[in-house]
Amino acid sequence: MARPRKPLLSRERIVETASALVDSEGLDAVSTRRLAAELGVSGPSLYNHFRNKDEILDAVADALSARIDLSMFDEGDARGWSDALHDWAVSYRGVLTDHPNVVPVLARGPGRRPAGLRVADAVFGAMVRAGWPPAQATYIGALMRYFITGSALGSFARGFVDDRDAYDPADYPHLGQAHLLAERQEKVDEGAFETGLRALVDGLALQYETFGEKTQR
Amino acid sequence: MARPRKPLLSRERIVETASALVDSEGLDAVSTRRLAAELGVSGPSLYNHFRNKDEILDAVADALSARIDLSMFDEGDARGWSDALHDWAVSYRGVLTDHPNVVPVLARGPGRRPAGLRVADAVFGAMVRAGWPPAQATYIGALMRYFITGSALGSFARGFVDDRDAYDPADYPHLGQAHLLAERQEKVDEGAFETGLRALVDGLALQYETFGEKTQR
DNA sequence: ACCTGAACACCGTTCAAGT
DNA sequence: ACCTGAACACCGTTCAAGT
Repeated sequence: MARPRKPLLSRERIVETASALVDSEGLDAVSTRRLAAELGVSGPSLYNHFRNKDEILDAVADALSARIDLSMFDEGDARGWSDALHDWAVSYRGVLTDHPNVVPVLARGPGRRPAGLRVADAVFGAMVRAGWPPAQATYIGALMRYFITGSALGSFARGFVDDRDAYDPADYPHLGQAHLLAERQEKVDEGAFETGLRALVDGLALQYETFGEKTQR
Repeated sequence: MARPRKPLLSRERIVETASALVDSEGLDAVSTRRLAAELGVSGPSLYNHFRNKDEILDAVADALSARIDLSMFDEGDARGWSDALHDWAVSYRGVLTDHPNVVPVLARGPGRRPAGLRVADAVFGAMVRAGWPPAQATYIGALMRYFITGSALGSFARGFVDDRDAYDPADYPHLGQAHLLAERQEKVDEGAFETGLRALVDGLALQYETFGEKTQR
């Protein structure tokens, strides 16, 4: 076949197919050969469009980042900084839990991914505008990301085995119900996320007040 | 050589060597052949001691979990639940940041790893004893793990590229200093962790009070 | 029981060759 | 410019063979 008159591939088509493959079969299923086969093409062809496999996965992750709602950080938005932070976190987590297999890639950080950088930029900018000192605003961006990606990555509930015998009461006196975690997974992870998010935002609000007092003296 | 009179390998020796290899060269460096070579043995030998590579990595992760301080959850300990939670988180994070390459394995959850289960058991037990309802105690164990593994996994600062030109002010108006994040990595990640941890614990304390009021009525 | 080499079915990536 | 097959240096895992 050699070179066709119309290109068979495009970065978009590769990213779309890779995304679908990660979602349906997991990160490990995305090999260059498998992905190429899915695209009706041979393995090395991908290297005409991406420098390497990591760049493909980065593009998949960035497409996800682009879907995180940032409108709550707009200047015109009436929400206070803490409500904005809360709503952003919910949107962020929603995107991740819809595509849990991509989370390990996203957890590597924004790197040079444009959408990832836009997210960091929006949060940092909004916190500074709300009166947080730059160092604290940086911390807030970081710690929110810790919590959100942590919650999407390590589904707490799925981390436990669905096997009563795995939890000998002599060894783990308080884990008698742990085998039920697996089936209640969604509920547990959602409850833990909401509880943690509220605690985080409330706790930050406390620090914000103290900091406000300090600067007034 | 075939079978030696004295076994060349043991689970302990394999786990120790694997741990050292992950720490020094990263998770990707641990292939069965490479690890076997490091042990002076051929690749398939490992399968006499572990069912597969994942079990080796699980053992490496569990050795780490075993080093997390849990003494603050002892019945005799005078700390309140929130101080205990705080101190445990600090110890947990310390173990992880000493061995950042293992974090992705640990983030998979306790599974059947004994030390991982002991950690979950201790936290849950202590929170219930402090008066938290079981459902909330489960949430607390989960959300703390989200935050701690999230912070160890995705070093926020290292996630940014150390290159001024990566942050065009037209695209990212607030990221003018982002290229400095890489060199300040430790400080930023530590500050974010401490800020977030305090917020989390303070926020939980607020919820604890409200819940206490409710049950008194 | 515990090690070996050979083998199977894979990887990511490079590169010369084709149009 | 964009695709191909062949090749290189790897993988994880199985298995018969050896003591």
